[in-house]
Amino acid sequence: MTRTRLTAQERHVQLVAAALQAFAQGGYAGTTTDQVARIAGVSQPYVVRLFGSKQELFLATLRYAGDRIEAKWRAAAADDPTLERLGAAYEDLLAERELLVVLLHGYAAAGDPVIGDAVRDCYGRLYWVVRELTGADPDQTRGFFAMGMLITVLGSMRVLGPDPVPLPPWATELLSAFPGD
Amino acid sequence: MTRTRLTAQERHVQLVAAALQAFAQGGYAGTTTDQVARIAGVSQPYVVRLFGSKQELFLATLRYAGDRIEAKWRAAAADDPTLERLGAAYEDLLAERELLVVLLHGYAAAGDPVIGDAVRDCYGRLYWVVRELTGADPDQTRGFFAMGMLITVLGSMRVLGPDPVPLPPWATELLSAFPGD
DNA sequence: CTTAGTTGTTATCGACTGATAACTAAGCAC
DNA sequence: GTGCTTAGTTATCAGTCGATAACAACTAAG
Repeated sequence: MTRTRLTAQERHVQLVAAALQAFAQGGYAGTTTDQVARIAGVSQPYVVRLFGSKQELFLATLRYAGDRIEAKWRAAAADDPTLERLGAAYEDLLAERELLVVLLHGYAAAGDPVIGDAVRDCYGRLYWVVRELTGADPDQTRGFFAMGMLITVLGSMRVLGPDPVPLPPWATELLSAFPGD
Repeated sequence: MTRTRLTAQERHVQLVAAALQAFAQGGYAGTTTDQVARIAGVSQPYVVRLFGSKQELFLATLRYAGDRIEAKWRAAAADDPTLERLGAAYEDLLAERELLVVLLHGYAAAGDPVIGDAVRDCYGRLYWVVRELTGADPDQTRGFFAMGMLITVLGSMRVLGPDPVPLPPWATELLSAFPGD
C-alpha cells in the first residue's frame, strides 16, 4: 500500500484534529508530539517541523476550538438569535467534549504568558460574538458565560456529555432542573 | 547555620503549600517534583518519598484546596448563611489564586481516572456544603456554582484577582456590573 | 555512651521527549 | 525522463524527570 501524500495544508488540518484529541486528554504539558503523530499516522519529527514547535501546535488547536464554537453559535443564531438558543448549541458541543476540554486546559495553563494571551484573545472573541449575535447586555452575557463555564467543567469531569461516569448523587441533583436535559 | 529539622507532619504541610504554588503555575504534568522541592527548600527525592509519588502529592494538594474553600465558606456562613455571602467569600479567595487555579487544573485533568475521582469527590463535597449552609435549592445552587466557575476561569486568566493583566475591553465590560467590584 | 528511630541527603538510573539533521521518494513541469 | 519542489522518513541527541538505594546526621531513651 502506497502512502497517500497530502498537501501541507491538508496535513495541518488533520494534525490539528489529532492534537485536539490528544491535548484534551492530557493537557499541554502532559501530551507528547509523538502521541499526536501516532493518531495522525505520521512521524513525530514531521509534526514538529510542520508547526515549528509543540507550543505552536497547541496554539493552533486552541484557535481551532474557538473557531468551531464561534461557527456553531453563528449557525444557531441564524436559526434563533437568543441566548437560550446559543446555550442549547453549546450543550450540543458536549458531544465533542474535546473542543471544550482543550479550552479548559488552556484557561488553566494561562499562567504561561503565551498561552494566556491566546486564551484571552479567544475568550474575548467569543464574548463579542455572543453580544453581536444576541444583542444581550453585559449582565445577561456574564450569566451566559457563567453557565457555559459550569457546563464546560462538568463536561470535563465526565458528569455531562457522552460516556458519563456513574453519576454521584450531587451530580444528578445539580443537573435535575437543567434546561437542556 | 544548622538546618531546622521538622517533623514529618510539619514537612507534609509545608510541602503541600509549596506544591500548591507550583501546580497552580504549571499544572500536574507541567510541574516537576524538583520545583516543589526547591520552593520548600528540601531535596527532590525527599518529596517523592514523603508522598510516595508525584500523583499522591497532587491529590493531597487538591484535597487541601477543597478544605480551604470549605473552611472559608463555613466561616462566611457563620456570619450570614446566604449564597450572596458565600459568593463574596469565594471572590475573596481570588487573593489566593493558586487555590482556585489548582482545582481548575484538576477539573481539566479529570480524564485521568484517579484525578477524575478525586476532583468529583471534591466538587460533590463543596456542593453539599453550600446546600447545607445556605439551604438553597438545587436550581439556585447551580447558578451559584456557575458563577463560581466563571470567577475561577477569569481568575486563572488573570482577568480577576491580584496582579491582573492589562484588561482588554471585553473584560472590563464583562466585569462592569460585577457585584463584588 | 550507645542504640534506635526519624529526618534528610547525595548518587544514580532508565525512560522519555522535543528538536535537529540528513536522507528518501512522490509528483509536477517541460 | 530529467530535474525541481514538496512531503515525509530514519537516526540521533541533549536535556529532563520521577523514582530508588545507600548513606549521613540529628534526637532521645535507657
